[in-house]
Amino acid sequence: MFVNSCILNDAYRMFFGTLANESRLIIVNTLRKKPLNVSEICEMTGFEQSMVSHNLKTLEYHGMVFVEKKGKYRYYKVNEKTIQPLLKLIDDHMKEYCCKIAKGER
Amino acid sequence: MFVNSCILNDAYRMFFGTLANESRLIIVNTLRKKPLNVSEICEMTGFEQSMVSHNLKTLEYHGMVFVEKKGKYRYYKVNEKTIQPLLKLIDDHMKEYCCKIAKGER
DNA sequence: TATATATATGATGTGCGATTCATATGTTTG
DNA sequence: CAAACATATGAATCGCACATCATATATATA
Repeated sequence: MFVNSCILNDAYRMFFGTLANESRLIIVNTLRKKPLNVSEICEMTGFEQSMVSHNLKTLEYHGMVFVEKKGKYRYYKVNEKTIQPLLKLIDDHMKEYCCKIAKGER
Repeated sequence: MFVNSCILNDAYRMFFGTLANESRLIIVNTLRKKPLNVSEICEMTGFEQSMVSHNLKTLEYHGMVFVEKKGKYRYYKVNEKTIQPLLKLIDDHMKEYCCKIAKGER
């Protein structure tokens, strides 16, 4: 029981940790609009290719994005079922409790 | 516009970063049951007092917990409005996409 | 099959956040 | 007002996650 809750906490920690990164947040937000392959993500974000691949791997491992092979391209899309509504919820939280942060104040 | 989205991404990063920590997750989960003062949190978690205070400060800054002074005690409670349903959403995500992580597999 | 293109993977140095220790501040009670 | 209790804060060390660079793998096309 205690062991299980530790493992569970760790899963949560990793889940949040996955989104606690500016690059990955930008990538996810880019993918929210439509599925893109790696090169397209690089173009749109200005990020380097290997960095994007590393981060996509993390996102995929945590079920936040899915990948689909098309020829030599790999198209990534965001998990519509859970991540999209989750981000929506956090939008609301932000507006109400983190406005000073969202505005860049400290 | 681009500046704003950067700041917004940063707010999101900090939000997730706040929960991407085992100690804080344990503290939040402890508080989900009922409001507690710092000493009580220390007792229940086995954590050191200063560590708990540091982490509570972070949690409070991000609107995840609220504090109420009662004499020499400070009672902390979790944000029922946003954090509670958010954790519920993530429960669902975990069950479906992170079962291997939740089970401790790699 | 050789070359180009697309993507993934491995190794490494580094900055940042977390814990810990020490101490300060605030509050109550004798 | 002094002593005890409750909590906050500052400083410092340390581990880990991230970006980067170099390279490997996979696929397409000439």
